[in-house]
Parts: sequence; C-alpha cells; structure tokens
Amino acid sequence: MPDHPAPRPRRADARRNVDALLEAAKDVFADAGVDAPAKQITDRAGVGVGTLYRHFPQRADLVVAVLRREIDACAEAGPELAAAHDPAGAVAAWLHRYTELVATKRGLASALHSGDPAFDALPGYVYDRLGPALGALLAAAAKAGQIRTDVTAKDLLHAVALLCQPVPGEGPEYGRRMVDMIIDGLRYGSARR
Amino acid sequence: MPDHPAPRPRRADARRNVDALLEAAKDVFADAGVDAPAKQITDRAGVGVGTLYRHFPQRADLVVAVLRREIDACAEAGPELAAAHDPAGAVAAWLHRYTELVATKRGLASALHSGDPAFDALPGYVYDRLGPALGALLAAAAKAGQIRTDVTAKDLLHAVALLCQPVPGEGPEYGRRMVDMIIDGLRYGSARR
Amino acid sequence: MPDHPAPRPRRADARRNVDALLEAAKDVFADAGVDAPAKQITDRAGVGVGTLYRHFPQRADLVVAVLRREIDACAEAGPELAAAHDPAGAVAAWLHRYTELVATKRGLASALHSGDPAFDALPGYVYDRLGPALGALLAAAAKAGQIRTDVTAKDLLHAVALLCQPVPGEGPEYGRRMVDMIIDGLRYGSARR
Amino acid sequence: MPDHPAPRPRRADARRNVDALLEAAKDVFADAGVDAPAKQITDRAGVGVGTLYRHFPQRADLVVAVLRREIDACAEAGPELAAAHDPAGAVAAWLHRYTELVATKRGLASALHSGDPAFDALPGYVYDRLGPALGALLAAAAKAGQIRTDVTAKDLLHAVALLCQPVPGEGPEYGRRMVDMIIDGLRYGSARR
DNA sequence: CATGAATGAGGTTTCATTCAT
DNA sequence: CATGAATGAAACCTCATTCAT
Repeated sequence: MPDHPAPRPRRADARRNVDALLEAAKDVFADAGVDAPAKQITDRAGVGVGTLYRHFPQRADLVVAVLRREIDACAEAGPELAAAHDPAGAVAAWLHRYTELVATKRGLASALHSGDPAFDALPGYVYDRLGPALGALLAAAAKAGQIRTDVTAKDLLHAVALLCQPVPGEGPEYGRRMVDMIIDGLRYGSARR
Repeated sequence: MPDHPAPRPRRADARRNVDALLEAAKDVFADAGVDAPAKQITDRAGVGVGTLYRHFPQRADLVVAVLRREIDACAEAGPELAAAHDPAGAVAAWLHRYTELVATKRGLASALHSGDPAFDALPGYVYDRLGPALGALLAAAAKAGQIRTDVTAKDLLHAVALLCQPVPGEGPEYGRRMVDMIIDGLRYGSARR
Repeated sequence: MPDHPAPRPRRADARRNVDALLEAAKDVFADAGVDAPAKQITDRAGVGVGTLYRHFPQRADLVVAVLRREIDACAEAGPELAAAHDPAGAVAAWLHRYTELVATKRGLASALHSGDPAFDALPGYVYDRLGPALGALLAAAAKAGQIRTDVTAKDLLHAVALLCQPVPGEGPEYGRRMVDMIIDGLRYGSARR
Repeated sequence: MPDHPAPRPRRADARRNVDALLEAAKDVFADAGVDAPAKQITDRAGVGVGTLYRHFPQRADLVVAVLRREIDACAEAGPELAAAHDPAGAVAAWLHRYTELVATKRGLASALHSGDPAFDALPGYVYDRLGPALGALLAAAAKAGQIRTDVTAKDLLHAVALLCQPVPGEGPEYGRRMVDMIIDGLRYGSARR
C-alpha cells in the first residue's frame, strides 16, 4: 500500500489559511466548477491570492488537496457511524456519506479528465482509504448476519459510484433511494441464505 | 408530443457552415469541454469566428444544437439497425449507439448544470425522440419472443444512462460490458417466462 | 460660389433606397451618434447592408449626404415661412428651424472634427446655401422696418449657432428662448433707430 | 454643499498609476474622443490594461475622474491667479483657464449625453466647485471698483461656457476674443456706474 | 441592383500569476 | 509569511467591409 503524504504548514496561522482555502475551494468548486476564478476562492477564504499560490502553486494541487480531504473525511467517518447504528445501518449510513464524495468528485470531473499526471494517484488513493473503511463496516455487518457475505468493498464502492451519481433533472433524494435499494439487496441476500 | 423546431439557414453555403460548426463543436466539446475557446471550434470547422456568432449568438445555443443533433442521429439510427440485426440484436446495437450519446451528454454536464434556461427543454426532447425509437425496437423483439415484455423504453433509457456512463479509470469497453449484461437480463426474463 | 453636386441614382427603387437610408441615418445619428453600427441604419431603412455600401462607400459619404440634405431642407424652408408669417416673424421661424440643423450638426461634431477631408467643403456649403436663404428674409423684414439693418446673415448664423446650441442639462426650450431673445434684439434695434 | 468624495489608492505605486492614467486619459480623450481604445490610454500611461480596469472598471468611471480632476484644477487655480494679476485681470485670467475646461467637457460631450447615471452628479459638481472659486475673484474685483457688481458667478460660468466653446473652423484664439469681450463688458459696466 | 452571409481585425474584459510592499 | 496591485496573454464579441448568391 503506497503512502500518500499531505503537506502541512508548521505555523498555526498558515495552517488556518490552508484550512480556510480548502473549505472555500470545496464550496466554490461545487458552486462554480473547477475553473472558478481563484479570486472567488480567496475572497471566500478571507485571504489574499498570494496566499493561495504560496500553498498551492498549481491549480491541480488545490484540487488534489480538496479531494484528499474529502476522501479522508469519508474514510474517517466509519467508526463514528459504527457507534451510532447497528452494523447494517452503519453500512447504509456510510454509503450515504460516500455519495457526497461521489457528487464532489463528479463536480471535479473535467479536472480529473484533464490528463494532468497530478491526478494519477487519486483513484488509487480512493480505494486505499475507502476500501478498508467500508470493509470494516461490511465485515461487522456480515458477522452479525445482517447482510450477505459475497460482496466486496471495492465492488460496492464501484456500484454505488455508478448508480448514485446525481442525475440531471433528479434531486439528491434520487441517489438516496438508490442506496437504500442496494442496502435492501445486501440484506435480502443475507435473509435468503 | 411537443414539437421542437430547429432553425436551418436557407443558403447552401450557410447550411454547410452550420453543419461544419456543429460537427467541429461536437469534437471540440468532447476533447476540451464545453468551455473550449470558440476559436478552436471555428478553426476546426474552417470558418471565421463571426460565422459562429452569427449562427449561435450564445454559447448555450451551440451546445443545445450539438445535443439535439446527437439525439436526432441516435433516434434515426433505429431503422437501419433493425434491418441489420435480429430483433434483440437490434436493441443491443441501438443501446450501444445510445451510450455514445450518454458519453457526449456527460461531456456537456457542466453546461447542462449551469441553470441556463436554454437547456430546460432538452431532457424532454431526449425522451420525446428516443422513447419511440427504442420503443419500436423493444416491441419488435418482444413480439419475436426474444426479450421480456415488462420493461419500458423509458426505464431502459434511464438505466443505461446510469450504468453505462464512462467511468474515470475505465475504458469504453466497460460500458459495453454493462450494456451486454443488461441485454442478457432482458433475454433471460424472456426465457424464464 | 462653388457648385456642390449631389449623386442621385437613376432608377426609382434605387432612389427610394437612398432616401430611406438618409432618413434612417439622420435618426440613428441623432439617437446613437455617428459611430452607430451600420446595421442599425440599414435595418431602420429596411435595406441590406450591401445597399448602404453601394451608395455610400465611406462612412463620411453618408454623413456628408445627411448634412447636405438637412442644410438644403433648411435653406428651402425660407419661402414657405415667408408666406406664413409677417417678415420679422418669418426670420424668427426660420432661425428656430435653423437650430434643428445646429443640433444635428452638433451630433455629428466628432465626425466633423475627425480631420477627414471629405468634410472640408461642408462649412462653405452651409454659408453658400443658408446665407442667401436667411439674407432674403432679413432683407424683407428690414424693408418692412421691422428689424435693424446692420446685422448680416452670416453674423446671425454664427451667433445663433453659438448661443442656441443644445446645452447639456437644459431642454430644447432653452435654445428657443435664446432665439427669441436675439429676435427681440433685432426688433429693438429697429425701434430705437 | 454636497461632498464629492474621490477614491484614492493607498499604495504609493498604485497612486502613481492612477495619476498617470488620468493624465493620459485627459490627453487621449482630447486627441481621439472618449471612445478611444483603452490600449491607447494605458500605453501612454505606461501601465498594463489590467491596471486601467482595476481602477476604473467602467469607462464612465474614468471619464468622471478625468473631469473632476479638471474641475478641481480649475477651481484651485483661483488663488494663484489672484496673486499674479490685479483683481479684474485675475477674473480674465481665470475665465481663460476655464475655457480649457469647457473645451475638455466638449470633447466628452457624447459621453455626458449618454444618459449613464454615473454622470448625473457632474453638473452639480461644476457649480459647487467653480461657483465659489470665480465668486471670490469677482468679489475682489468688484470691491476694487474694477467691474460691475450685478453679475453672478453662475451666470458668468454659463455665458462663457456657451460663447467660448471652440467652434469648428475657428482656432482657439476665437474663444480668447470672446472672453476678452465679456471682460470688457464687465469693466464697462463698472466705469459707467 | 439588392441581399445578407462570411470574414477577421480590433476592441473589451477577465484572470492566472508574479512580485513589490 | 500575507497581501493585493500590476501585468499581459488570451478569451470574448462586435461590426465594417467584401462578395457569393
């Protein structure tokens, strides 16, 4: 498993700026696409443009950082959800959380397709981080006899990514319904067995 | 069924230019996204920028025209495919053809999501044009006893649009496999019956 | 006195087009300045742009033609006004008419100042045409003892052009008041004498 | 008396640029009219086009700034002229100075007539700034018994603006003669009294 | 002769990026 | 380190002019 280092400034104010930029960039990318003017991001983050370029010299650096942050947050949501739901419910809750990431990734689609080698590592990062996170929840639910056992985390990540993409003309509840349907499938397999 | 008029210039040279622009725009949009510079399109079409702006004053006008052209081409491909394949094969062939349109539409996703009212009529246009086209093929295959009868054209259009989207990190053969899987499902339902 | 030939097409439809263009250009110049798009003029005239360029190959040709038309119309208004008013009243009426020309000329000011030699003949044309026109009215009024006799047509044309220019921030009645004041001065001089 | 704030950049280099732009714009407007290409202005000012648009996002902003600068300069010329001439001579000198402003304003006429509300405040600004400036000179000259006392600053500003406008076909000495004539009128009234 | 489609130079404006403060 | 002013390349779009129809 490759390691994926993330740059972190030392000084507290610098770190605050980086955080603000990532938060702002996530929102702006969602609102206006990856090609949104840098000024829009720095204004929302409350910093000067120079600060953006100090921390993220290339636009791709910022995009990668935003996505990794989202991926990390999604991966790290596992334990908390496991504590708050029964095993199968935790899987469902986590998959719903995961669709947010899918939606984000979709917003960045044009950047990801740009061919810039800076993005090459991202798909691997997704599975490295999310595979184990979902895998643990699946294992727990399978152990509890609540879901079928023949579905891998990777398959599920893939299927949900496809089926739960936000569809033009449909609201977010559409993806929600799709996830619920998948969960039902997982449970059904368990019950029949 | 609402009518969807498409403006067509009178003069022969003007029509040639419009055609060249649409063809060029389709390719450029696929290569470089909807926000590609206008010059890239006009150069590929072999016309001056002024010609682009004469026929498509707004960027949205061009996008809409490209999509309608694709939709029309897809709808009109039905009869030819019906003649070249057995009924179920024609459905499969048409769905493969349809995935090209899905891929195109995906490239224009950011435009379609822009909220510009110019795009409002497009989703309806898709179903108005493609529903009957696929419907006819389905009916023929069902009549021949080759596929199950309880799937509507609209459902199928929707499912294929979701499942056969080109996936980042996967080649086009991925979508192909997915369509084949769906077709198998249609045939299987027929056999069981 | 130099002669000032004006081009006139032979065919009736061509002449109609030229007239329509001059009328349209006068209005458009007044509304939107001399730099208004040619299309605006041709649309208002109801002809194609090619027709404009056939008759007025240079923009200056059109400007000159519009002004000469206005000057001619102003000059030719003399007899009619003489018939409709008493002698001094005819002078006043004609000077009011003349302020319209001044206002027009003012709208074309930037063109006239452009240094284009095409405009060189215009100032002379103004005096050649309007001097006699006003002169005749002045002579009649002087002969009738209604106005003073020591003011030349040229002086008056000049003074009125200065004092009755439309002023930013003042409506057209301002120029009217100024003309009336001048007329009073002319009469007063007559009375005192 | 309303206040008319003028925005001034903080940084020294920014202020230098703004000054250079205003100076350049004044000259270019005089040479080539208000519609002169922005590039012409920035080249003369020795800055990039972006700098122009940073400080004056709209063309009207630049026009207003140029005019206010001219008005201010004219108003502030009073004391110096008062020190250099006898009282009536100072009035004459100031009115000559004022005709430069009139000429400038005339060059911007088409902009001022555009109906853009950005210009609405300008006429008021003229009288607010120049009324007191000329008023002080008039009062001093009247007190010295050199000119008549029954002419207000506003009347004079207005009359000079009309009569001393540069006339097509006449050089600048024409306006000079007109001002001198007016000054004579002012003195004559004093003498007769 | 009239038309209006095509052209492309030339203007405006935006914005990524650098760098003085 | 942070800021935001300056830069200018590059995009947009308009419109004067030509010329095929």
